[in-house]
Amino acid sequence: MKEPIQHLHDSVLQALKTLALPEVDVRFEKPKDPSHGDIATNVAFLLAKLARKAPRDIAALISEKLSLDSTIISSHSVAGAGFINFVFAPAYLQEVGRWILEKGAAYADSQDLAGERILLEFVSANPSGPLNVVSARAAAVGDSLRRIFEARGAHIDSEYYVNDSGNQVRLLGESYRARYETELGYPIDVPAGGYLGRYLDDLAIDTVSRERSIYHEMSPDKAIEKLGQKAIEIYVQQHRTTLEKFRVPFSRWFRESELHDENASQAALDRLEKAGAVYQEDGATYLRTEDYGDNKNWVVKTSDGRWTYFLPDIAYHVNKFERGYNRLIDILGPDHHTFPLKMGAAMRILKLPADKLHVIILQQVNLLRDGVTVKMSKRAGEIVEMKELLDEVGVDAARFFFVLRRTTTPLDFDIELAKSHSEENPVYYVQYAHARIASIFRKGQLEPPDASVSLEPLKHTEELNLLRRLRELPEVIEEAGRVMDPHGLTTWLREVAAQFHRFYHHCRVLGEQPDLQSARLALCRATQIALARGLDLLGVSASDTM
RNA sequence: GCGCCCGUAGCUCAAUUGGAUAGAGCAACAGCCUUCUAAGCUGUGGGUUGAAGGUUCGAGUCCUUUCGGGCGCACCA
Repeated sequence: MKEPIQHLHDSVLQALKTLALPEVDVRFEKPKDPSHGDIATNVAFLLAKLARKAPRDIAALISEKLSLDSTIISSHSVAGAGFINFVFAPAYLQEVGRWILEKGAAYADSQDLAGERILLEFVSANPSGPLNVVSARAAAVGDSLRRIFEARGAHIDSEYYVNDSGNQVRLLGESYRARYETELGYPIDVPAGGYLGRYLDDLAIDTVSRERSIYHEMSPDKAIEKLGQKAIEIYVQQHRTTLEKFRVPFSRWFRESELHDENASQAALDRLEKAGAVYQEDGATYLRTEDYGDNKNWVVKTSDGRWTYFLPDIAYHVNKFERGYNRLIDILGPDHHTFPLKMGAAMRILKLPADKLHVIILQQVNLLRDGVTVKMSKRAGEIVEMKELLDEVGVDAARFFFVLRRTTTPLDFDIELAKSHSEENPVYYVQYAHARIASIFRKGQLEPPDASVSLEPLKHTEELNLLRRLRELPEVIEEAGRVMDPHGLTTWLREVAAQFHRFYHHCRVLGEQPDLQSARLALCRATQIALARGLDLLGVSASDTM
């Protein structure tokens, strides 16, 4: 397909040459105000100083010398203080439509990240209870990013790190055993700091009815270990089921215990020591992350000889690099904001490419119901579990809402709004546009057109504006990957939907002259493809009826 | 006290590496269904981008200070 930016770039450089102006880094951007055109360049501003002339005069000179392909650019002009604005030719926009029909859903895909091997880690919630809504946001963002990177040609794996060893597993086993023994009729208190959730009660009841007293007959230590592992397996399975329902599959569920089997944490510690980056203080072992840009040093081994979570984490990230990934992305909750600095420091100490580790700190989720904050209290019986949230609002609405804001911004999730089938709900607004298109084909009893249809009759402003929007998807995907945030897709989807609804009201499809009807049907089909693809990148379905 | 994030219309939010007159939706008001789904469309009003400096031809965007809000500050994970 014709590439306007490349064409414009070449033309401007040629004009600079003709005018004996110095070559500069010519950039193009989309003007904020559509009345300024489709593409603009600020090249005159860059040259103003060098050429000692007013930007506007330089722009006029360049503009005059431009030789442009009229099937791509229909007009150009100098505006403002020195911008040169360009307007796409209808022929080019029609070509965009034809391109979409020819390529189908993959029209916006690229290979610009071909060769990249990315490991994306997200959710990684401790398997000590059900998934909550913060994990749900991480799941939506992470899986959308996975789809986006795939569309750009990268090889990307998603991974869930299962914390199946260490203190909290022991504590989980103890809490579980206490419930179990109590249920059996030998009351034991849950240990201090233990897990109190009701879900553990249910688990204990279930265990008694299925396995009777077998854990009672073991030694307490053995029972604690067995029950701890059992609880973890149950929760891991539960998380997997919930996430699959959320359309979030993982390439791998990586167990922390795998690292311990290979003695990876000790190996990492040895390497850190060898690098001269650790020291002892008050019996504890510290890592000198401060020397590598962090603002404090962190303990990797406590004075009673246990590793802190930081050390296995380091070993885990070493392991990721060793598996051949050249880019790591971690999505973590807001309470982990110290992680990027300290893990970055650890990677640098180990001479690993710290700049290839990208950490997304996802801000919190405020759950609302009709504008009122839902207390995150399990006792109150309010929704806090991801599973319940999905049951109440549905997968489509949940996935869309969780990526509606930038990852750096706290997210208000209004349950009633997500459920409402009203004009306020952006999910339905977008899905409605898709369904309306399907309805046109149903009503006309027509098969969707293919790329052989002539789009030349498309001249109406609303038709061309719709094609302009469809053209943007590759850039939107590229941008989402670059900033590692899917939220830009939601903005684009809403704009495409809005433009389609506008087109729908201004331009009739069925019953027009045959050539125009065919062209408009083709435009509808292209829009449908684009909407479905955009939604699919967010894991949201596009149905033919509402 | 230290660290991270945020502050844009009454409300919820956009604004791509700094670009032109800061845009949508909701809410308010006025219109559009015998014609492809009104879950839609058209129009009107609404702003000192928290504040003050600085850099720049140009700042919502970058820097400094400051005010306000959220979260986190363990030899827990």
